[in-house]
Amino acid sequence: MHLLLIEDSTRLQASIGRGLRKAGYALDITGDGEEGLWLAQETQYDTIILDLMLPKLDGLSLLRKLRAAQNAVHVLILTAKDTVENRVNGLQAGADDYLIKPFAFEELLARVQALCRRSYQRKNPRITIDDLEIDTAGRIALRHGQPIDLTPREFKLLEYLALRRGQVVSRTEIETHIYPDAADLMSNAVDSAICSLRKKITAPDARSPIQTRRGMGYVLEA
Amino acid sequence: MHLLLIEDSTRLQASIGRGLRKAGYALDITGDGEEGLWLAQETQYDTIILDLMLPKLDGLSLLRKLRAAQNAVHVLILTAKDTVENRVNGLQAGADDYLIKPFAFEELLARVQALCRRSYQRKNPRITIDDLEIDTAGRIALRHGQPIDLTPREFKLLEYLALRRGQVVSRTEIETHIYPDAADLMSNAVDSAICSLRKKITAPDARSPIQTRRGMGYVLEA
DNA sequence: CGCGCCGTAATGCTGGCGTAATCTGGGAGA
DNA sequence: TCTCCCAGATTACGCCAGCATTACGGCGCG
Repeated sequence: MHLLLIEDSTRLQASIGRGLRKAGYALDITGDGEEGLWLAQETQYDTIILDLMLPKLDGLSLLRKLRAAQNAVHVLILTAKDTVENRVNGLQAGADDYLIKPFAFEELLARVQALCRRSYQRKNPRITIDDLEIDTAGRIALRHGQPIDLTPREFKLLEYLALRRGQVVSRTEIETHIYPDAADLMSNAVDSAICSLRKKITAPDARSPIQTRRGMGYVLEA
Repeated sequence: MHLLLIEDSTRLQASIGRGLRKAGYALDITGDGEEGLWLAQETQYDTIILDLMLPKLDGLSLLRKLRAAQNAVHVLILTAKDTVENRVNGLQAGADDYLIKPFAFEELLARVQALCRRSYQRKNPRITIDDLEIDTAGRIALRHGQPIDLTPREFKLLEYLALRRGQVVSRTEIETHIYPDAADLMSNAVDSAICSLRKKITAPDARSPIQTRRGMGYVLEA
């Protein structure tokens, strides 16, 4: 866990710094808003602890610049000015949390821990196979980052094959997973779907990533 | 945005409820911890506002059960007990934010907004897409800096699509996030809303930034 | 009381998809 | 090695679900 503390009071720098390092965090410290912004943009921190009263560049402006640059790092604001407007401003500028001076170090620690935990919570359910990406949440497939226009059924089929990539998937399995009603299909709907899917996901002059296992089913290459 | 308020004081229920609904949130309310837990597990809320003092099941236990069940919904705790231990306990039980009674409604609103943005990993309250700007804090949309006259529902819809831009959003998801009562809509209200929103945000002779994914839902271009 | 937001209904159209018919190729047996 | 046969590939087609759009009416708010 890599933290950045932007705080101009040397006393707070010392006490917070000691506590956080003792708690096992890697910590960078600066007392200067401009340097803080620069560090924040250069390094991928897990959480930034930001005092609002700073020389050169104040905390709120720093935060706004950071957010304007699409930086989504977690920011915990420290401030002595405990007014509603200030808190509302801070949160609307894109802060994740807010702590009012004076505070107990334990509370700072608890909040920092909560923010850091959050960093690693969300992972995107994305499957990559060669030049093919499948975003199961966004329900979209990409080749070389370019979206492929798949119909709902084609996407469902691709998703299912991708989830079982490297395994042979039988027609029956595909049927039951892709077609809601258990009624058997009277035709080669699966073949047909495979065919159209192949055409869409196969690069020109390339072997299709969907291979046929005669008499068994299909495999999506791992 | 779909919120849940778990609060036993009917006065607070009324005032918070009115404010949040006015701010454009779809809101469910319960005064009972057990029912709250049930609702929280049944529905996918964006944020839950949780009072700690509750009949049947207290807030901290509710929160712990929720987290034990791997539910990562954002939770904002309300409490009258302002001690460091309490705050630390709340955060360690898995709360995302903390508000001490009495509080100004604006502050609650700002925190709820921040948490909802966070649900979609957007720290910046302003979202820009081509010539379109969406100010989620100011609840206004602009094209080329010119304000677009959107009705509350249209804005809610646009905001939700913008928070999930690049992803396919299904009708059902839109329904539950935009329409307060979980009752299914008997008609094409969503289509209708999309249609009117499209007309307003699409520049003349331009392709609409809201694309249809037949059988899946809608996407706002990234 | 009037205005405007919004849910509902009706209608026409488009594109997805299942079906069927036809083509292709590979494997096994002689 | 040749040939037959069948599994799978591909193409064509028609039906209808799902969507866009417009119009209307109810209801809430000022």
